[in-house]
Amino acid sequence: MNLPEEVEESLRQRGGMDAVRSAIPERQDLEAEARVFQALSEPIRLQIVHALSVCDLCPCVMKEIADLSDSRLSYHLNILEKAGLIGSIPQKRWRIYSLTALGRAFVETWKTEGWR
Amino acid sequence: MNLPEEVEESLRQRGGMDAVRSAIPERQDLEAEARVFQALSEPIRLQIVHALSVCDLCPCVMKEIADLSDSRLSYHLNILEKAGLIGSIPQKRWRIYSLTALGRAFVETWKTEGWR
DNA sequence: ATACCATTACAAATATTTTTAAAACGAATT
DNA sequence: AATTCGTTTTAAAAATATTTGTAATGGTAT
Repeated sequence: MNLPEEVEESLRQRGGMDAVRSAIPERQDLEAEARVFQALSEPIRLQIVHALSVCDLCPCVMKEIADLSDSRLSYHLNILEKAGLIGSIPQKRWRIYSLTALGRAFVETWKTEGWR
Repeated sequence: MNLPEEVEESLRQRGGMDAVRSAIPERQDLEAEARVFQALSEPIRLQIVHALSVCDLCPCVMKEIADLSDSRLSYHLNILEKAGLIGSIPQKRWRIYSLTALGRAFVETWKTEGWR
């Protein structure tokens, strides 16, 4: 392979292609990582996560706040739940959603790091 | 609105719906946040970011490592660049990609926090 | 000119999101 | 114990968006 000297140089210093290869996680781990980011890749779902960072909520409240149809909200809640960012328990007629430890970690991190 | 006592109670304690509303970032900020996560939502792009965390690289190296066609790689590089996670400069015949501060922050964070 | 490295264009293939309608389910009412 | 009401989920098709593959294009060095 043919590549610029600068790259060749620093690549060698850090252990070559093998070093790069071993810095890349396993396929399965990459997919798990991607799934979490995918869940956070929609403004609507970020709204939900931010809202839940204040207080556990039932869909009816989120619906009001985010101005969504029931089924649309439910669809997005489901995606967040499958990704392990939120959890829920039934409570009488309602269902109460809350952040998981993972979900909370995300909110904290981006609040403190201000990624952007 | 009608909601379970528990939620009503803790919601009131934290400042009610208004507190929730003000915890949700502006539309524009949500979109920017979402764009970053969206960029990280594909295993291929995570591979690229991980690779670049070792060393600045030209597409020809990444292509080799990730086993991608030129155009496919280019497509994904472009998405990462637009999201502000990577940057690039032309170098002779090549182009050299590197992580931005934002990109680096992500790699660091998930290496140390081990989100999953 | 030609070869090399990479990007762009555009249509096809996939995947995600939205909408609409129907169903599930617990609680209250008859 | 059936019916109805309120809350949420599910199903399925339609609308959108993303990703891929193929071919064409753009620069730069030889």
